[in-house]
Amino acid sequence: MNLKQIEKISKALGDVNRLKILQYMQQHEGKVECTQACNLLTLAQPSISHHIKKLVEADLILQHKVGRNYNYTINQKVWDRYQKTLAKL
Amino acid sequence: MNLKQIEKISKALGDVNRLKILQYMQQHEGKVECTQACNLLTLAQPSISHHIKKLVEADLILQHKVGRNYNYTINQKVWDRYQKTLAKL
DNA sequence: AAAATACATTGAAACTTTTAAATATATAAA
DNA sequence: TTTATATATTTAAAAGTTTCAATGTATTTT
Repeated sequence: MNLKQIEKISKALGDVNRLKILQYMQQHEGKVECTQACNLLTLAQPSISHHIKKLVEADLILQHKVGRNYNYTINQKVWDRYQKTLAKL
Repeated sequence: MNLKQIEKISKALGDVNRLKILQYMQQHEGKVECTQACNLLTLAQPSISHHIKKLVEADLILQHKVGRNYNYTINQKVWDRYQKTLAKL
């Protein structure tokens, strides 16, 4: 993983709201739905959508459409690689 | 380590210039001087100073004055705790 | 004591991020 | 097929970040 990827992921982690979403996911089998995140964070729905998008763009979480819902799951491979790359920085 | 601290450190890591400074430090016994960083990054001196300050404020590096120079060293304790906290997020 | 060196701080312009209101789209339920 | 639900996108304002020129300060050298 190169420095530009590390930068992008670190930026995605640089917001408490996004950290809370990730934390919620880790406590719920790596999954979350947007509505759950809306309850978790006192933010308007478009803001949640924006934060989730940042996590998706950083490749930290993956998006799956299920009916009219979206499910998001942690991209464990990228998450692990990020941590390993940091450890060896 | 709480989410606010994780946020602050992640933000500090969310910039390629600061990552390069840290990388340089890791490759040089955890140390760097400002002038070395100036050669490493094609940025003006006040910009380097700004980036180093962000790393100091995140408690990722420590500042020691030695004569008219400053030496910066990685705060290994915080660096390790950050990584451990992320792993258990 | 004057000049040089190493770094910090201030101030301002350019750019990016965060937030939410308004709107759009896709799917499910009635 | 109309209505409700779940989420995304657009737009715009407010706040934060990055960069550098100019300047300041402390220390060392001459």
